[in-house]
Amino acid sequence: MPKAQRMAQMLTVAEEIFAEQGYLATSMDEIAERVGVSKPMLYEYFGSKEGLLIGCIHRARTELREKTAAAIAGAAGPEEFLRLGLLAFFEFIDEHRRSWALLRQEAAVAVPSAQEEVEGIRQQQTDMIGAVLASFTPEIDPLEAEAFAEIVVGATERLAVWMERRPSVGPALATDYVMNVIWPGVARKLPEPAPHA
Amino acid sequence: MPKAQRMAQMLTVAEEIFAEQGYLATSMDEIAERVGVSKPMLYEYFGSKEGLLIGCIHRARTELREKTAAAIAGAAGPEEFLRLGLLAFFEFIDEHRRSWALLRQEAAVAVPSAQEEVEGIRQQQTDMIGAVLASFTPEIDPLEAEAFAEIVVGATERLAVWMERRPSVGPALATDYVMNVIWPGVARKLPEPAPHA
DNA sequence: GCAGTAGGTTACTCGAAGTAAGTTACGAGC
DNA sequence: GCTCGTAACTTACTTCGAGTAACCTACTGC
Repeated sequence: MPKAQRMAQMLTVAEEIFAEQGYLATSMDEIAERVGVSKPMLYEYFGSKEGLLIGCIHRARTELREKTAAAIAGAAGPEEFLRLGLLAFFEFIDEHRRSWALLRQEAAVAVPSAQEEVEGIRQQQTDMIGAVLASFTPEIDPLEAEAFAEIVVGATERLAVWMERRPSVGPALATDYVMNVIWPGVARKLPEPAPHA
Repeated sequence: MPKAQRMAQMLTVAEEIFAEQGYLATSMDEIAERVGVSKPMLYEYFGSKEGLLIGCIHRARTELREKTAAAIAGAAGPEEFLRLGLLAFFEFIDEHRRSWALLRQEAAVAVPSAQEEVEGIRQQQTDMIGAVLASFTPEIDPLEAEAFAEIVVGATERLAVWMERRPSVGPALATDYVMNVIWPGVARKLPEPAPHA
């Protein structure tokens, strides 16, 4: 099997087993066996167990970025922008419970580079939110804009975990909840009182 | 040395080394050596490496609960309650950067029981917030109250991480930022328009 | 002064990460 | 239609750290 294809397969299997049993409880031999290949192949392609984990996170991160970018492309104002971004995020989580569990639970593992990779995902999001906020309210204190972006990301992430425990809550409702809490605080900062829906 | 005292010392040392190097990169031999005792003593008192980690988290959790309870004891209304609770949390983080790093980064490790212990801390907080919200706005949708509590906890946690990267931001300012974003959204749910400061 | 126990140690086992060295499959060039 | 090179793969190790069995020691109450 060609390298690229084999790597993708390894990531898929690893993601599944990591999510199932946890990073620590999973052995490379087990992953290798389920892939149908021997352990040194994993090391050939990913260097280490940690490298394999990072590969999983990285793939999810890329996918999330692409979906979010597509979703917000046509947003007209800050409210719609925020709403569409949040919705894209919650939908991604909803479709990828496995990878999401991996990101939140396993990846925060002591492994420093995996930590960085996860922080990279958050950075993607805070940057995006910070940028849109700054572009719509140019006179805002940059530090406060940054804090705001962090708050939104934290709130969203936490609500995503909560959503998993609450089957009746889907992406749309989760988005509403976050917007309900957060939007009034932002609207006050906008130049004109924002004629929101 | 008596058992209780030795255990406390072990927790202190373990917390420090875990926070420094990460859970995975730390060996029990190393902790034992730095405590000045042999490895089986750690197993005698904590059962496993995971047990030691859980001990660290549990101690921090207890301390946080006590400090928060003391801080909010005299709160007059929902706004003051929230503000004092947030402030107590950020002050705790500020004083315990080490344990906080441990909680956020290491404890989320694949180890399921450590995961539960950390979730317990969040549960403490969401319960508290949910309870106060329900008591002040009895007619609120319970699901929405729950979502709100999760949002506040997520936002707060994330902002605490951010605060560590931003030395100029202290507990007071962090509290302000969170309140600025969150309070307007809550105030709308209250029976009367809340004459906030 | 002896018994029981709290607090401690040395010296192992065992499992899993990581590696060295070698093997097979297979397309390109003659 | 053979052979050279390389991509894909394996077997058989080493090493390191979690966890344990078995043994030691000093103090306290009687």
